[in-house]
Amino acid sequence: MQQSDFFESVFQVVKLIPKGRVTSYGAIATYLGAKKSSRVVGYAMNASHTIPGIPAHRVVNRNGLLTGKMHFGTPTRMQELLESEGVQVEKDTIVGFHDLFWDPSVELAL
DNA sequence: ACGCTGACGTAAC
DNA sequence: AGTTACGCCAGCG
Repeated sequence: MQQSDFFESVFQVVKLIPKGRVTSYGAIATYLGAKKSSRVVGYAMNASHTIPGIPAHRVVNRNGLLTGKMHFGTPTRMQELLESEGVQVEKDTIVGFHDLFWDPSVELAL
C-alpha cells in the first residue's frame, strides 16, 4: 500500500477518530503541517475506498457538511453511519459540529 | 506527455 | 457579506 506519505498520515489520523466524533479535512491537514493541502486530505479520503478501516464518514468539511456523502454508494449512507454513532445530522450537516469536533492537533497532542 | 478535475480552506475583491 | 481566485497533490482523460 503506502499511497503517499501524506495519504498514509491522513489514513492513520482518520482511523484514530473516536466513535461519535468528527473532524474536518483542514484539521487533519493542519495537524500534518500542511493546512493549504486540505484538498489533498479530501482526495486521500477518496483513495480510502481502496483501504478498509477508514471511517471516512467521520470526516467532514469545515462547515460540518457531509460533502462526501455521495461517495459512499448511497447519498444517505454517510448520514446513517453518523447517526448510528450518536451524531445528529440534519440537512446533511452535523448538529453541534463544534461540540463533536475532534481535533487531532489537540487530542493527539495530549 | 499534458492538462483538467476534485471529499477543502483561506485570502482577496 | 457574498463571490471569485489561488494553493495543494494525485488520479484520470
